[in-house]
Amino acid sequence: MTFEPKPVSRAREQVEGQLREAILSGTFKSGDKLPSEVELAESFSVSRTTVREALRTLDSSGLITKTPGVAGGSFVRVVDHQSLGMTLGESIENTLRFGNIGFDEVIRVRRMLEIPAARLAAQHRGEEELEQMRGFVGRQKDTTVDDPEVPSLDMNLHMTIAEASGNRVLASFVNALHRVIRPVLYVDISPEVGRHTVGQHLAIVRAIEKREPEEAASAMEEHLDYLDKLRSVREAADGQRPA
Amino acid sequence: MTFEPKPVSRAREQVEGQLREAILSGTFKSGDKLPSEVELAESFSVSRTTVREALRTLDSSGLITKTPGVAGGSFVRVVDHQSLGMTLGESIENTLRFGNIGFDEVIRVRRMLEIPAARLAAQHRGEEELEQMRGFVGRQKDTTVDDPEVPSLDMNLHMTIAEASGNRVLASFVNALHRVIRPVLYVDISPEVGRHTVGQHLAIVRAIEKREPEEAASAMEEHLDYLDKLRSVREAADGQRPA
DNA sequence: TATACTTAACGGTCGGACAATTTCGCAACT
DNA sequence: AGTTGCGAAATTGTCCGACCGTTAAGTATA
Repeated sequence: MTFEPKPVSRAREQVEGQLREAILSGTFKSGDKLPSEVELAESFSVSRTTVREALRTLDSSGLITKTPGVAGGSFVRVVDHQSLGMTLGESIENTLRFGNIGFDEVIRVRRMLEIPAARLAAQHRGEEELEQMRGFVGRQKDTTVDDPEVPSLDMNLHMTIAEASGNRVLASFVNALHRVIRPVLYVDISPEVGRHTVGQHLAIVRAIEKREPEEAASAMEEHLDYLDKLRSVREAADGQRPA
Repeated sequence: MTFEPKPVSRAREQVEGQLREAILSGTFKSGDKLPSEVELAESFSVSRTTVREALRTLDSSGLITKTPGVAGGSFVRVVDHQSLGMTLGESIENTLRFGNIGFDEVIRVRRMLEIPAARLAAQHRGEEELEQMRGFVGRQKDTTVDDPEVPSLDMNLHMTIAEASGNRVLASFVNALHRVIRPVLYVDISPEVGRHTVGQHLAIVRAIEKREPEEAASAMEEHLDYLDKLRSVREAADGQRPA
């Protein structure tokens, strides 16, 4: 029998653990206000400093938010799939910037998720989401390629499609991936590329509108193929003429 | 021109931001030791309390680790795809436990990732990874269904396959999903289910061994189909006889 | 009515102190 | 020589008490 190691428990960790458990188990519900720092310090019989460190961790983990002022305090954050996407995106971004992961690996996973997402969107889409997609494509058609809005329009469209799939984990993942894709992909696009992109977006949305899953999937695949080709061409060019 | 809002910057955030940037930009490399809290406090001209809060956030974000003692301090953590999977898993687990996301949504995303992962593994696998897979399946064959090692053996096999895909983002995602799948899926499995599972695992590994991508993918699909069916049957039973 | 001022509650920051933990060197003992 | 025990030093962990900054709400004032 290998003797259990003894991970000693610092006070901060215990407070943090109990609060985290209380939040996750529903003792404190979404939007609820936790007791003030002094109250928590008293009930745990620790100093306010320790409580603050625990709360800081929970805040950083996205479980609570803290606001100053008389009506302020620590509030249980609504943990929906949107915020999940944000958190995931940050982590991925860190790992990417650390240089341990290549951008191409992100791209490949993107294909695995967004193509099924388009398929599912064609099956589960609601009228409201379809309306949003039409709006994004329409506005994209009216903007020029140097419009600063272009990246977020494109991302919004892809995000809406993922949302329309009805699978929120999928939507979160796509969201997270786009968070790291966006700054890289949209630099120096020509008007011709812009037209192509809009056309492909249009094809995807139309297929989703008609509720044709396979058509939507292949339209999305074609779109991603095009983007990948663009990227590899540009990377080759960057290789020849480095900064 | 809409006037820029004014998100005031607390001292803690500035310290945190500067340190985060310094770490991500490579000023402090993996494993490096950051200056001690007092030194940081002096160079930033803030109190040690503020520095500590910033460090706590970085620690919680997984960028650094802190150890007490004379040789202790804050060290830049190695951010590989393994730790990425851990971090992602935690976030997903939070969202799941919060009740905003259904387990079935996780399962569906799992299919989108693990089936391509098997396909890629058949193409990119190395001998070492293959050996690991054989080891896991072999040990699984020898254990009884009530062996506490069963869940981790299964998870290890799936993880190794994902790793062998050569795509570390993919591996991280699969890792994260398994972190939430494991506690749910492996309860009360019959000996017959155990045999079925081992057989399917064997089929997957054999296809990967032969470098047959499509065979590996369909074997994985069949395996996941089987698990899904099991789960739906059990859920129906639980519905009839609730706890 | 609308504006300016005061108040109160709460988190944010500060400074200093002490405790806990870990490493290292040195001495003592076997 | 090797082990054990002890003390010093460095660093994080915790505590305390005070004050600052922010905010909401109430109150007085024009």
